[in-house]
Amino acid sequence: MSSPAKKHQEASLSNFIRQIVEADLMAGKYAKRRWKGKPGSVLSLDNAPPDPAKIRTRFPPEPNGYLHYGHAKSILLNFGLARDYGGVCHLRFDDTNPAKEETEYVDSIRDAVKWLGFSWDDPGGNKNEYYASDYFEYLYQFAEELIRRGYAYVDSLNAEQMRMLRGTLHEAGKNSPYRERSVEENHKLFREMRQGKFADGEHVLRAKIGMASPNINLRDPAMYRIRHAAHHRTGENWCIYPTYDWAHGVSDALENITHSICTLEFEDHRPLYEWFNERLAEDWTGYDAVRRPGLLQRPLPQQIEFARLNLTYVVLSKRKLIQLVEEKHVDGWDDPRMPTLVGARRRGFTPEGFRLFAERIGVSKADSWIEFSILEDCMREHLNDVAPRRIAVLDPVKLVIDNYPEGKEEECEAPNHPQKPEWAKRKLPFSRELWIEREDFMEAPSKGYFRLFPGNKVRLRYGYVVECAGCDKDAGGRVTAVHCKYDPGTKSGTPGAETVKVKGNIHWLSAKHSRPAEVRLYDRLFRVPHPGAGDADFLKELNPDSKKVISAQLEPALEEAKPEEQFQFERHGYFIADSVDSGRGAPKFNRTATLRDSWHK
RNA sequence: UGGGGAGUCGCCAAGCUGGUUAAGGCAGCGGAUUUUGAUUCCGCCAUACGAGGGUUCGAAUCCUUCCUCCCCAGCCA
Repeated sequence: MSSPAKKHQEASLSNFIRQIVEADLMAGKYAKRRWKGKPGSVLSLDNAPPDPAKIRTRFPPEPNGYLHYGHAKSILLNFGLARDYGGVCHLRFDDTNPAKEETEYVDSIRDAVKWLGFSWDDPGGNKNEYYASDYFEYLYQFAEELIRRGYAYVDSLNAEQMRMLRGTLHEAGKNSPYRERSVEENHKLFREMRQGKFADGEHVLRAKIGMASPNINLRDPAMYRIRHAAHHRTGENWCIYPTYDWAHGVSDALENITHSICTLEFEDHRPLYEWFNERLAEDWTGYDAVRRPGLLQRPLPQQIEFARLNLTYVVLSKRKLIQLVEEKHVDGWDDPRMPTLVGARRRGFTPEGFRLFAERIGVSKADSWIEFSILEDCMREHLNDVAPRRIAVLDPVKLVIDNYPEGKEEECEAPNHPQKPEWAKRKLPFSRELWIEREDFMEAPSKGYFRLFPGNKVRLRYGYVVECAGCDKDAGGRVTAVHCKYDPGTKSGTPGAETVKVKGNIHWLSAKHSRPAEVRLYDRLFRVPHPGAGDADFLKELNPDSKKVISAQLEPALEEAKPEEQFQFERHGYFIADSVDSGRGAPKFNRTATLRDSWHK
């Protein structure tokens, strides 16, 4: 790699999170942490060896839906940081709400992370796949400890009453009448909550912080709510479930997470994140004068927030994605037009492309909108390098070579990649009647057009130079066939082939040898850069032409394409054999992206 | 109007412990190569860092006032 290129690559890698990590590493901030091979409180760490991971990050999805482009940014960030700094990234399912989570999503999330090229196994053999629900017992015990220390209480207000007392953005809240219950009573009620003695919503465990805090998240936030519901992993074992704020920081601490990276909307929660962990980590001397040690290992994990991904012409909000699927505006979660990772995969987007994308867009705290074309460009860049070239005629019209003998056939040779001669060539049959693109002929050419029009010469790519003689039309004036004469001395690869210079160069397929196949042409799902912005109904901004199903003509070699095999159809773009609908020997193709086109636009 | 954040080229984004001409990418514009109007390559592309004051020999970087945008009042995450 040349030095300027290398230099800019290094520079582009710099971001504020990497700076924090590097500073922490330099200072040896986390060097003394112990790790016994699995998550746990400080009590089980006494004889544990030092943590071999220099840093620990985590990707913490809630298993309540499919991952999308935005999650890809987070995955690349968290796993990338761990990879680059000698650390480990955990896959943690944030499953604290039994009503919304399902095992089906757990599997799909695992697949997506693997597909992007990451593993959560560490060199020491630990799997590092964790669940917030694994910590329910810890969380319960810790909550009892906070009650003991006077930091939590059971409130018996209902949700409505709690909201009334919470105050507003401008006014302080008021204390609940239950705020001063005794430690004993809190313990008793909390245990009874766990035992299932109460109905949903009857009580809630709250942190005792302060109803006058200017930060609303600190106004005695809920830690536990009663939910008589089956959990996808713990089944009926629990009827009280911890909230995100209570569970998340504790989970991070138990897992030795050093850098807990989340999105900007959690900035307001950071004081709470730190409050819980700090309370748990500090030593405490009770009324019995017995000094009890902190429960969490220091240094505590630090939460760092970055701006979530916004992409033009794309919606990423879960609510909107669900609506698109449920109201059948798309063909399911894995519709190639969906911004889900399963959709991306079916579309032909690649992990390498996403990696390029993540590098290119960077990480910062500025709310920004990335142009969708950047994502497409990244996919093109990777695909250009790895996709073999093939010929497909998407909108076929006949080209008849009037002076080519009827019944004659010969072979032409086409390279599988123009910049990679080592990929060799393949044979392309040639005959008198060919398919060419309808748009490669114009009876009355527009300015600058240099393809087929009467009197003009073009090269049939990898074949002969032909001169256009005219066309046949039906009663409606539609062109039914184009006629031409070929020059026998101009066959590609033969001596003298270059004597006739032409500007136009079009692809073609022998009509007798090609096969029709279904090809889906996908385009952006929305017609506007910011769907749903302002008062707009995002559904009214759907692009009616986001999917076109056509019957195209394909070259023979394409018949053997296996599901998920990717190609560049020359002069058109990148296509992938559909993983769901392709039959044996009968692939159907999805267009991943077009080629750049400096002529049409 | 409370609290928390953010504003550097059309889109991203370095730089922000003050120091010659403000990285880089994408887009755009020129040109070269090219049997993909693709790719590749070369060149151009912010006297300017939301605005105004101030400190300083010197500020995108420090201070100050103001403006704009985003987030927060779930027993969601």
